[in-house]
Amino acid sequence: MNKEKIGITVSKKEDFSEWYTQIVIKAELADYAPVKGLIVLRPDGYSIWESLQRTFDARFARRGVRNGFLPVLIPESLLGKEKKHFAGFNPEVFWVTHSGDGKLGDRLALRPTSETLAYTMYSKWIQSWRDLPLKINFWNTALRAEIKGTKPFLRTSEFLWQEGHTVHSTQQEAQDEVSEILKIYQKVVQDELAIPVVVGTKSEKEKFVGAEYTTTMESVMPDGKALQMGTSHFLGQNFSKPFDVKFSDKDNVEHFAWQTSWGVSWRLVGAMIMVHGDDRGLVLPPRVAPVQVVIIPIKKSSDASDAIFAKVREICDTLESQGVRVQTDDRDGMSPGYKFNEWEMRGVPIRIEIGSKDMEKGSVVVARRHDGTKSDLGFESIGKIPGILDEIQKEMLERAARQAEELTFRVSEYGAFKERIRDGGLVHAPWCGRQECEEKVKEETSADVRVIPFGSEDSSQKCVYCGEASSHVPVFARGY
RNA sequence: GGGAUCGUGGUCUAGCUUGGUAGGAUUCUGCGUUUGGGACGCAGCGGUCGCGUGUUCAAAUCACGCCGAUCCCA
Repeated sequence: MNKEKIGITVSKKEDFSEWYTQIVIKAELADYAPVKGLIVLRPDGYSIWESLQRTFDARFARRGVRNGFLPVLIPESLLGKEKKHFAGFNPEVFWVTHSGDGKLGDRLALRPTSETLAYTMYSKWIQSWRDLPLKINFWNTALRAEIKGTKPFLRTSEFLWQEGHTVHSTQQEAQDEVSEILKIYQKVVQDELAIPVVVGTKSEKEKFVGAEYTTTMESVMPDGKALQMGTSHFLGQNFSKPFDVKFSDKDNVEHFAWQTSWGVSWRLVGAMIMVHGDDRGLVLPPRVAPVQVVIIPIKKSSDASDAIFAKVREICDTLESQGVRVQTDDRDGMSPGYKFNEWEMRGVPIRIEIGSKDMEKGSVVVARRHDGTKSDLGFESIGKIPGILDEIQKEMLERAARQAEELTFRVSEYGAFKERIRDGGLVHAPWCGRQECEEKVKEETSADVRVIPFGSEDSSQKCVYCGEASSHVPVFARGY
């Protein structure tokens, strides 16, 4: 048996891109669809997304956000109402031009994002300050034509996401919303996916088209590239004016409303795969793992295997009663080794092995996916499993934070900067704040200003490109 | 945007140069033996050779177009 043929055939270190694709396909998270740029989510992949959905929904709800649903088609006339916004998205918009054989009068866009549609509706629904704040979140997909090579979860022409759209009577309240949502994003990504992020604002060049400013969270992937993990935009009145989102205030004067929009996508799933996976396959953080514990009975024909199965049943019941997502693998005709490898490929955080040796000792073998360790756990201590899952979750975040730290650098001199960017990683470097320098850097190194971290104002240094006084120390990196 | 490579049962692949019976491994199904890190025997199932057009008596093989994937350069 050639084990290389069955599992992941390349190492994460040697060929990161191929490694990533193999994990996605072989761990059965997703598969390529018959149309370029599109993928199909399989149950394990969708389950992770559902888990994130549940967590986000609970947190959004605490801020008074409710869910709604918007259609997928947007008439061109609406999409074009905010000029900059339209210009920004136009190159990647899919257009519906026909129904049957008949040509449509107005082209319809498959939504690249829903601001224009949502705010058309909002202007109908909002009249008074009493209607505000209005906070609706939409779980849907967005479509943006991706010409480049498809990467499941990272570069696809249709992606699952949520887009929140809120309307406020004051600028301050809207800005608070923007920052509170970003905090939720950061918390969920760290707590659920065990991925550390850098939060801050986008540069003028990189901000959402149509926004006053964009706040963002960025993470560094093990190949040294940065990945945008989520954004929260302050739209000011840029949309409320063209879309006529107005309200009468307490003094009966009509005002344009202040708006926000924010979103995270299934890119988060891609980040999770990249950050935690290893050469054996996927490594899932327990909190989002579809199966948290797999029990593998190891029987011998000579054994009293009835006793083993009774024990397995008992352990299973105990774990289920504690809310652990547990599955027993009692498939016949497969060696334990085969099963071990298969469940490791799928990333299940804990494997419990139980055979005749364990029955004699009165314990089970607990194998932890994230660090590969095995230890015995007495039958009477099965109740500790939820605690172990928490521990694993915590260790995964710590390890990811160490990884990120190793890929984070500070430089101030351009020669060193170019070298550093070439080798990959997040590079903190002083910047004068001028778009001209940002563009030059992009041109010469292909690195973007990924995020200007909160609190990174610094006028004491010199711009890494032009040498004039710095305004901030942003994070530069090549990105996905 | 420019260039290159590739597409053969579910998966990996041989065959293509020189046109003529699609071959292997693995997976899968059944039966039996097995089971502590990718077990074994026997018997089976599974392929319009990515799609289309053309050349030909004959196309997986040659030509052209399209679709899809991968890599490199801008």
